[in-house]
Amino acid sequence: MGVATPAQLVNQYGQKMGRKGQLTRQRIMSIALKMLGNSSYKDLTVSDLAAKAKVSNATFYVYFKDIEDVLFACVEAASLDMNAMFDILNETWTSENLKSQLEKFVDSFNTLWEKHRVELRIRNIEADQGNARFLNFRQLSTIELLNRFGEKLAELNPRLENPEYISMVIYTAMERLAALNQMGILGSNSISRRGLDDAIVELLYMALKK
Amino acid sequence: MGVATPAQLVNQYGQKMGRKGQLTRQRIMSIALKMLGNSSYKDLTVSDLAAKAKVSNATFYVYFKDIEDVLFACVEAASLDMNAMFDILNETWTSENLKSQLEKFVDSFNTLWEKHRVELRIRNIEADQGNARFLNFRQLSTIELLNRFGEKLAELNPRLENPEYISMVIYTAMERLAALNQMGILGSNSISRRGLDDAIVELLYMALKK
Amino acid sequence: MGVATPAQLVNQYGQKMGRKGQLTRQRIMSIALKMLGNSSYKDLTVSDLAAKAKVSNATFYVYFKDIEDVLFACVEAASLDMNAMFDILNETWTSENLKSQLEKFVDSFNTLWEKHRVELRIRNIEADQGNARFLNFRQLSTIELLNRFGEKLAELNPRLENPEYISMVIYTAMERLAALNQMGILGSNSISRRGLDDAIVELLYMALKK
Amino acid sequence: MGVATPAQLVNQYGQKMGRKGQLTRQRIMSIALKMLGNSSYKDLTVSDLAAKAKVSNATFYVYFKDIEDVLFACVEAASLDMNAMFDILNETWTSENLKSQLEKFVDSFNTLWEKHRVELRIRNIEADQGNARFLNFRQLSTIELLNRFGEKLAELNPRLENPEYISMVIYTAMERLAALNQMGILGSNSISRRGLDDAIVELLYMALKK
DNA sequence: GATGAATGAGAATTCATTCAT
DNA sequence: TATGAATGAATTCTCATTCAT
Repeated sequence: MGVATPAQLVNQYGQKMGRKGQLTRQRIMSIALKMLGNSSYKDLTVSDLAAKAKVSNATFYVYFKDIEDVLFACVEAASLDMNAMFDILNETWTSENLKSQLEKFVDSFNTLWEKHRVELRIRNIEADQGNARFLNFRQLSTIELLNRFGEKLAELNPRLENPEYISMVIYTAMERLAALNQMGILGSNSISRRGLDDAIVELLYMALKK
Repeated sequence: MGVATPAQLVNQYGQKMGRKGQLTRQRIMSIALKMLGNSSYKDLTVSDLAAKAKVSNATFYVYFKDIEDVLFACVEAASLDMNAMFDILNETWTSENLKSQLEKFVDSFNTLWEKHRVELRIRNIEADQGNARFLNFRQLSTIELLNRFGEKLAELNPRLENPEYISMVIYTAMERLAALNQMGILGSNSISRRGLDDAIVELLYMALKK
Repeated sequence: MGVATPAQLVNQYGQKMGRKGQLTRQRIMSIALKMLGNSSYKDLTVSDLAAKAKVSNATFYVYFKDIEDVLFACVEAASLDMNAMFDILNETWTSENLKSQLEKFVDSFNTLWEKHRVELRIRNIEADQGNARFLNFRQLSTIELLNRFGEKLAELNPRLENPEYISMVIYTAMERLAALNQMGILGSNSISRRGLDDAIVELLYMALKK
Repeated sequence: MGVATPAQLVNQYGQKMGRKGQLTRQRIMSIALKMLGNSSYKDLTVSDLAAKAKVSNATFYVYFKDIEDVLFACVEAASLDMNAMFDILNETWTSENLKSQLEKFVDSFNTLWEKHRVELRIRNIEADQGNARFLNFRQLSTIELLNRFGEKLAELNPRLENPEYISMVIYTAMERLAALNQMGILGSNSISRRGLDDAIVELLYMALKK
């Protein structure tokens, strides 16, 4: 379920990594995320990152092949967390708690996106630009959840004609709105996040209620 | 209505452009689009573009300030076409033709995106990364259409609680799916474009029917 | 006859080279040769060469792909001169002037090697290490002369059993001794250049005289 | 006679080497030779060699000062074998067995070169580029053999005017042809190794026969 | 209107080498 | 005996950009 982060045991030169090495690798990753939180993605250079992580350029290359490599490692790590969404879908949904479960689903999704906004933005930008590694990874990390979501819709309203497509449309909207939200775009014109979430819940509710 | 492309009459040196100059400028723009169709966005450099457009680097700077400048010019030009969406919203929608109008709306949107896939992808990537010029331009080119769409929904079902939010959710899904579609992502796992469009129409139909 | 240097008309970016550009290219080449005259081959770096030629690193890359590229250009240019050897072979050799013609042949060869010692050393080092471009070029520039030399031997002594092999053995010795001579190796132990040349002439004379 | 390889008993830190240490040192040397057999000489780096020899970079420095140091060790080891040439010269050469002895001499030389092609190529490349250590070593390992060969020629044909020069010319050709042969250069244009060896024997025979 | 020529600046990348363990 | 970890110091290479013609 979801995609696991492989334990990284050797560095770029094939050496086994000890405790110290793993810490350094980790430090580089978190500094990278911090840097991407502020400035644009294009500005992230190896020199800059290495400097901010207090290691030499050469050390960077001990642990990563290039900038993309760090980013992918971050994205991989973040993806683990997304598995929490499955738990909600596996709970019991009844016509009584339908609305609140839908709200919970939407809220949890938003929360997770907020937590990993940087990684998920990177993942999408790269995948959208055709980067195969990220594209493939996104595919893998999304498809299971999407399937499970579609099943849930079918189960809740058996008369729904094409639940798997409805699930994808809604999921797409949720993700895109989460992404836009982070960029401070939504807040601009009197559009509230709350209202959008309600609209999603509403659309689903209309589709599922009997 | 929409955003107009200002007729570019002077080059970077403030000189009035004659026929030949405008052709050169135009050629650079179309080569840029062609190049972006294939490879990733990051690979587009001034030197590369100039070479492919068969002009010297120096000539590039006669017509554009930098790469972003060409891209923006392309995006601006593409945006004019999107105005066609208004025409459909301005037609008369009745309960009789509701479904077919919805289908028409979704189809037209997809067609326009297909036509300007490169420009719109660029616009979104840049805006998503926080580029103010593109962000602002996207805002401007989207908001009017979004408002008009929201009004239409309110008009069709006056009991709809938050039509402007519904319109945004649906619009967001439409756009994102159009973008993903271009990347050949959707076709992969037995998910058909047709099915997604139907799902969008279905969601709207459920929300609007009395 | 021999291998011609193609007139280099465009730079690495495909631009036509004007007078000034060609001079710059030429300057880089001659500085490279000067530098190789002194220090070892491995020490020649782009930065170093560019600095000594009073151009920026970037300018180097306008005219050459890399260090090997300059070297090859130098080798190509030098090779033209070697064609003078043909003239001597095309003269009339008789039993009367045989010895003096042999001496002239050997002397001329040495003189040309002395003149282009740097380029020819580079050519051989690269070819010997398996560099295809130089290997191929050496093949091309040697084979014709070798053939002509073999013919001459056959013509002078028709009873000679394998003139083409004799010519190659002698040519090989001549070249190698020329190369060693430049390195100041021969002079060391009471071995004189003169003596070696005489020995070559002597060997040929013994093989050719009736 | 020849140059002996000093038994290397201590490592770079002056510590006496035990069995395990000697094996490691040996392994690094043989991997180095293997690597040089394939790719070009310039590509051999400490990191690469250490990785391929399955030791850490640091371990490399336990046994060698730098890459040149390994190479020299290899060259030294190979050189011992070359002493076999003396044995042939010390046999009795008569006018009856002259031709077959000459053939044996040439053949043995080729065989030895083939066996140590990598080391001898390295030795010559380094020496040719002016590396004093290798230059000096080559001088030492060659001069004795060269002298002995010259004496033999003088002994066989006392009227030969400059036997020591003839010996050097022939030796030079032999070595160079052996080197070229290894590079697969000779085989290319219908030139057979056999023919060249015959030519060398022939030249010597013509010079020695009464 | 167009372009040869040149370059400053900086980013990526690689290597040999050291040292504490 | 062996090696994780780290790095200083080059070096290559590329790009946007300018300017005189």
